[in-house]
Amino acid sequence: MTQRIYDTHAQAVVDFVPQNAGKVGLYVCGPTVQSSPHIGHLRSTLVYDQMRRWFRATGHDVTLIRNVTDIDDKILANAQLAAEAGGTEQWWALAYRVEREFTAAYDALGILAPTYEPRATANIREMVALIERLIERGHAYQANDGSASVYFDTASWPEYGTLTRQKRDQMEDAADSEPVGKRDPRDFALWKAHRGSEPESASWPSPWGDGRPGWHIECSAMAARYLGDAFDIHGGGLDLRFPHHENELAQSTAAGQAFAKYWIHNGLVNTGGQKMSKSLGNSLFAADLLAEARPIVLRYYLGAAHYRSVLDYSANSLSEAAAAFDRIEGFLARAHEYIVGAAEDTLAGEAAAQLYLGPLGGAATTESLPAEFTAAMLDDFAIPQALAALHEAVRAGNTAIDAGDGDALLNRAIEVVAMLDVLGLDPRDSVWGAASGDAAADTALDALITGLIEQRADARANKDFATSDAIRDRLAGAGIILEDSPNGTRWSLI
RNA sequence: GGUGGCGUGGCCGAGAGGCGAGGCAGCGGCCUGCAAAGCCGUAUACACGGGUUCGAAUCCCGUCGCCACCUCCA
Repeated sequence: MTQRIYDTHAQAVVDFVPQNAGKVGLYVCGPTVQSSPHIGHLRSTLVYDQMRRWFRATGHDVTLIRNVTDIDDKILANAQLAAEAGGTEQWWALAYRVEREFTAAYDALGILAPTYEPRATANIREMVALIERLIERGHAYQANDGSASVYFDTASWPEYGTLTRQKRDQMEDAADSEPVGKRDPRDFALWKAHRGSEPESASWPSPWGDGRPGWHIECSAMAARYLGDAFDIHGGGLDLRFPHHENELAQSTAAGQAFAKYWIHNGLVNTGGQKMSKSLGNSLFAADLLAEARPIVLRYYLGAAHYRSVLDYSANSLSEAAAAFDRIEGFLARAHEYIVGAAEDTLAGEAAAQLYLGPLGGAATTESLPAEFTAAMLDDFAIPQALAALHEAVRAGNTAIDAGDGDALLNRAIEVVAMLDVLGLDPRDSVWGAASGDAAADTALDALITGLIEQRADARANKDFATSDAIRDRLAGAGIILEDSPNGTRWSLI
């Protein structure tokens, strides 16, 4: 069984063959840390986390590099705006503060830290070396206005435009592309000359004079530094295909590097059928979403659609995702109760329960996964079909509980736990934290509720249903749900 | 002007020539003292018009509508 992936360069689903068997080198464009993370950033990062976890489950050693672009026009502009409004935050402080917001949002969603997270400002030397090589090879030139700026010479690179299938002579000139020492408006900056209006701290020396890197060069330099001149997969949001990825590809290949073998682009997030943008005022920020739904539900929601499709967020998206996810959690709770209960009879059973019902912490392998799930994931990470396999296992597991078939239940529970592990969605995993985080309070609450459950059981035994229902209603009013089963009554918070 | 994509049931969301993925909501039933949860059952779905085919949501042609990118974007 080979992994299939959709390569946006080839525009086709192709066999994924890593350049080194058993290893995957994955470079993902991380954020430009100019303002707070929004739902689109979360989705994009989550998509590559899902792929990374799947590669791990299939026995690959994954090196995931996700950069932080911490020097850029927008960062300087935002810091300048803040300064004009009376703020004192330096551009580098702004970038770092925003970077920490991103990290916090990623952590909240259970996104694994990348293998390394290089910052653009720590790789200036590599960028300068790359630019020098491009000049040597005749694919870049210093601005003809005498400034320190250096541009990529698009006319010198016949392959320019192949990633997005655009012909250079049919590209629109940028509306704002006042050629500042450019030979052609389509040429793009590799190095931007320092301007007096910009802080000295945003300037680095170079053979052409002081300045700072252009937008695209950092990814070319960092990908090569950490993954090598040739690596497996380059990923990022669909909106980055052009110009960012087209320019990265041009720079790196014109410099003589093989660069990425496969290109992956994730779909964007719309709200109400519209593109999200600041000017429309419909941005969905990570912090707001995380306040509205449990992080694991947000992860389920953002990860449930196919990574290449547009995800359209609407007001009840999260509550629907919560309902779907509750079903999975409910099964885990019932399965755990049943297996632990049954395990009291046999030591082997107890061992099995311990072994299979705890969270796996990323250790799941394909051996524990249903064939449908594996087949779906191998087919270009078809998570919607994989989730169908998950729900089917939940359904079959519930049936086994109803039928009192412990063996069948255990088999299904093993599958469910493994699938949740691969998807990063096991609610019992420590990354999601305890329900309240206060063990003493939890114990006290459990003691109180257990007492009330016993009172209710006595009332029910005496057929005093007015009393039993009053107890249930009171608990419900406090956000506590009771569920009766043949083995007793279980409580849970809403 | 160029490039790419989308239109599937009340909603979300897969599929890409032949048994109607899955979830949410709804309806009927089982279970329950009643519930909840769970299980079982339940749908004249594929934008429109032609065409190809034994067979089309799927392929082809056309039409309509929507979206993205074309040097700020995840």
